[in-house]
Amino acid sequence: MPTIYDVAREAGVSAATVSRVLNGARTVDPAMVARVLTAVRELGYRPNAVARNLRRSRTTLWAVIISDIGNPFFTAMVRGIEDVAQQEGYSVVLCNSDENPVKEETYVAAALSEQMAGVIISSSGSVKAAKTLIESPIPVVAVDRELPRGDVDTVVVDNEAGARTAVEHLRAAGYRRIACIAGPEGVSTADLRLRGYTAAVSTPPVIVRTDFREQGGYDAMAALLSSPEPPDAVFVANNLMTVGALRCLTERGVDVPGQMGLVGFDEIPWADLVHPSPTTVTQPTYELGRMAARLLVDRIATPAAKPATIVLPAELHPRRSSAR
Amino acid sequence: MPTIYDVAREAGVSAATVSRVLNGARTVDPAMVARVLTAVRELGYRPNAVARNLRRSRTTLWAVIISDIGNPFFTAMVRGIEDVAQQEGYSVVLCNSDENPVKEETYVAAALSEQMAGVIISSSGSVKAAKTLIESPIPVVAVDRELPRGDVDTVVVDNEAGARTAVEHLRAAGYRRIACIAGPEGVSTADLRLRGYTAAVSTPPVIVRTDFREQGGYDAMAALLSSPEPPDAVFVANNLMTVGALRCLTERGVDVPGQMGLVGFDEIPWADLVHPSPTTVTQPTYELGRMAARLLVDRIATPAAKPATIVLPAELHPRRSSAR
DNA sequence: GAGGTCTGAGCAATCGATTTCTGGATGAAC
DNA sequence: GTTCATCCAGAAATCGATTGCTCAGACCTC
Repeated sequence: MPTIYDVAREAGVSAATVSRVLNGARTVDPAMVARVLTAVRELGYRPNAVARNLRRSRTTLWAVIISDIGNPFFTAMVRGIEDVAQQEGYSVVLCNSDENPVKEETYVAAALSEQMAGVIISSSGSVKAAKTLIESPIPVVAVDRELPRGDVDTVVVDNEAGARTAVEHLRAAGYRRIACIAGPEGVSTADLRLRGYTAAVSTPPVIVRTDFREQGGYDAMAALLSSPEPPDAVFVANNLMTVGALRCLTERGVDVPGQMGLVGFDEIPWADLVHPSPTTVTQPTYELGRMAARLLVDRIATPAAKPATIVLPAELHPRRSSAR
Repeated sequence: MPTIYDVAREAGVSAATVSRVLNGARTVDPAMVARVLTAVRELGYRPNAVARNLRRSRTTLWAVIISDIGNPFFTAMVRGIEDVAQQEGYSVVLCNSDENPVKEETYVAAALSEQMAGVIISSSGSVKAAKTLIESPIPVVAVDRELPRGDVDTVVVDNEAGARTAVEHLRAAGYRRIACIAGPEGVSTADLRLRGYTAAVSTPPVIVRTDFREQGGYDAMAALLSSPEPPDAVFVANNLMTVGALRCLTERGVDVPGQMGLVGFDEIPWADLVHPSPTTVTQPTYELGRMAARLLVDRIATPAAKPATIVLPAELHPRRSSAR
């Protein structure tokens, strides 16, 4: 790969001049500009971004740390982030922590070592990763899930209100014994949705905590069905668990919504084609990502500003699964 | 952020020694090792990866360029790549080209500038991006889709055979006028699946070319339905288009599989819950990614070796949509 | 005890860009 | 004709790590 010195030699100028030409300084003679550009083209020169980053001590990469790349919720959010990043001249490095605190810590360490321009994180709950980030000079935005004990820019939906709406919807439809399949403790979305459920339910709460995955939802549903007094409806705290719960109900021939009502948090791709189609509380996913990216851009521009928290609304989409 | 010189001063040694301690050289006195490590801990020192990369002129990043981050097929593949990368000490930078050749070219340029250790690409058909990659010294692996005119390591499934199997399955079920909803020209998977269809169909082929997206599948299906002599079955060349086609059929009240048989290429998440559940030709997605990553590891180790092509089988999963 | 080997630490060069500083050439002003 | 400002290009320092080379001192061998 040719370097800036090769270009300089070819064009008969100094490396400094080449640099100035390529970075758009106007203090260069047009004739030289032409010679440099010709040399660049002829040699197929491509600036070494690593050297540039070292000298400038900043990069144009954002680390986006999410907890499950297989979850369409996150990929939709990433799209929102990417679109802003692209437009602002940043590239996005997607890091998949798999809900694993150790992986999350590794990615945070890498983002710092690589001098990334910023981090957008949907925390899987690692306090250590959060602490490292907060103590570092790197701009951070929390999205979807709050950063444990972190006073940073944050974009979330109103999880508690969304969960309350879901439960109230089930009650209005006539369901009485409403259970909750909840997410892992320490993850803010899981805890807040559970709180919303608890606040809205009229009978003693029935809660199964599991892990936000499809299999977890399946197992939780199975446990609820085989309990001595099964519920007549269930509020499921995320999309993948909702799919798992539905699969369990389908396999066991439980009539939804007749025998069992169901509302899930998060949208499910092609929910309208799924049978029975699930009522969901949906988030403005793309917008969540877009907002987070905007906050990061602002934070990079003015690092000292006071952290902002943006709360977006979640909306109920009634479908078959709760229509008794 | 402290540098290696701060650590050296704190520990009373030279920067070279600090570097050797941190990189595991065994030619350092244990007492000094201890002093250095203490200093590292006290200062919270974190090596600057940018400087290291410049000096070593290599990084530990892989660029993975895919064409649609919203397509579960790709995210499953990325998981396979990531697992190998993690294990081999690389990080994955995910780049979403959105089937847009210009974006694809931008990402390829960035990968080269950033001196990435390697590229795994599922080409959206840009000849220019392919040319740039091939002429560069960077190790490249093509996955899922062949690189246009590129003699590089490649991992694909047998798209032609998979398509033939799908059509033969429909014929065996008694369907006679079998149409094809195909992907964009110039994308290898689209072209090969179309060729498989053409080879296996007994009546004159009926082909609608569209763009591998859900809306494209919907529109293509609508066009087929309103043609003077609609088909009685359709082979759809990818998962998102299959969902679109199904949605169209459901909306218009077309009975599947009664009035219209359907087989789609690629798996669809929770296909068994979708109504009517689609027969699909599925690929070993995770394995595809894993293999590609393995090839990249080998290619980085021995750049001069002859490029390999791995072809994995695609398998038919019969479900409701083709069971007349 | 002299000469030779071995160990381990520091000096300094290096990666490839950016950017400050310096100085030569030119032109304007008096 | 001299002085001074202006403009532009090059020389050289710099970013923070790695690594080849050198050399001091410890240790061995005969």
